[in-house]
Amino acid sequence: MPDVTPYYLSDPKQRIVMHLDMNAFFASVEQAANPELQGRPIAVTGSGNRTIITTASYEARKFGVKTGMAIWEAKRHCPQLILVVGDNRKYTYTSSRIMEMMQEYTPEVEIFSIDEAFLDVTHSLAMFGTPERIAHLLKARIRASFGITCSIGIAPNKLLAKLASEMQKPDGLTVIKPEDVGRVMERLPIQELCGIGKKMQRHLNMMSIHTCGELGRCDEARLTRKFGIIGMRLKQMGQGFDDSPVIPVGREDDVKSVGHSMTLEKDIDRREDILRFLLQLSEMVGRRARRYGVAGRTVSLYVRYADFFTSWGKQTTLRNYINLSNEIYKAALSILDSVELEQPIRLMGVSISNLNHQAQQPSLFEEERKRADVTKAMDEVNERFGNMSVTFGTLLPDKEKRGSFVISPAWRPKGIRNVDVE
DNA sequence: TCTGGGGTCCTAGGACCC
DNA sequence: TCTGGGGTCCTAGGACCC
Repeated sequence: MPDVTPYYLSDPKQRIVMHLDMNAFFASVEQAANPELQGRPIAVTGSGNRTIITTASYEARKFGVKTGMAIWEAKRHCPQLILVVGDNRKYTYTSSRIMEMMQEYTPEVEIFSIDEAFLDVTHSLAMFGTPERIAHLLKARIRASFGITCSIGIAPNKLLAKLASEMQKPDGLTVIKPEDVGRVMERLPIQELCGIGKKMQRHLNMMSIHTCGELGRCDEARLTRKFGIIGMRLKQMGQGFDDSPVIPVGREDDVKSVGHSMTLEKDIDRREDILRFLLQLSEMVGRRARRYGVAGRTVSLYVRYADFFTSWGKQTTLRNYINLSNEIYKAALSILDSVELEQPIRLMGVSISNLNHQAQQPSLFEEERKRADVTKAMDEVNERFGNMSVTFGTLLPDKEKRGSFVISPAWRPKGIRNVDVE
């Protein structure tokens, strides 16, 4: 009698994890919204003259256009490339709808980025049948509702599900069954695994480890000597083992830091300009922190010089938790003034960390309370009328020519990590 | 006309305390 | 006078992800 038990029911402890990756998400959304862009090489960029390619359509990828390329470089690969300045709200909206759709199949949906999610569908099979059926339903609904495709991987854990979703693009569906794991990993190049980047690949290659099979068989002590605590984890990854849970919406860890950085349209070296820029960044960070009721004790300043390659970051930790723009500015300025600037500034970033998530109560001291009230009123006006409609006087002249905003796939559709300005 | 912006985690070394 | 080891907090920097 042949064993007819489906792979996903053969072991009661077996999880069934799905990874869903929207194909060329930003570019696909733009193509779906504008028929003239369909079937053509397009790329979504930020605004401004120093922006980069955020997402290239598959038609553009054929020419070698890649995420992160400078515009001129992308144009060199593909002269007929159509550039589209990205519109966050469109992507955030679409992403949120899709994430909601996924939650109809399981409450265990982890939002990994604006265009990726993990689903633990182990307990959804009684209702929906097989994991493949859930995948087909999702793909069909996403295509019908938004005119875009996604690739889905199904596997016993997150590491393998993510790997599987990468295997067929665009519009793929790949299943890695538990009994196939060994065969799949044997010849798989280590750099295909999420978590092994360029440097780690180089280190492992120098140890004559090129495939996951080799990594999984490597002596654990050898890996631990070289890489410390993650040596153990590396071996497990090579074996395709991963017990990290799918962390559903609402049960994520608290955010650890909040920051903004911006490349300027033109390098600046006048102190007046630098301070105005610093205040702008502090205001952006402060406002986001206040909106989400967090305050931080550590303020960090990051500066990249005109030559692009030289940069530094410094931080300072205060006695109190702060989230007022002025206080963030003051701390950032004290860092700036502890440094002798060597070149004009290309990029600056401000962030707060060491966060306290119990929203800071307004101070009992009259003066501070008043300042907090003014801040709150400003925030409310800004919420209603858009970013920077009311702000510190010194910022006004710069309102029109701020740095180049680049939309980032790492943004979350909801919550504090959503950097949307409205 | 060069090359974005949002994060997380880990390590090393120093200061300081018991 | 000399010896020590553990712990925490902090800064700096690097690797990695989308």
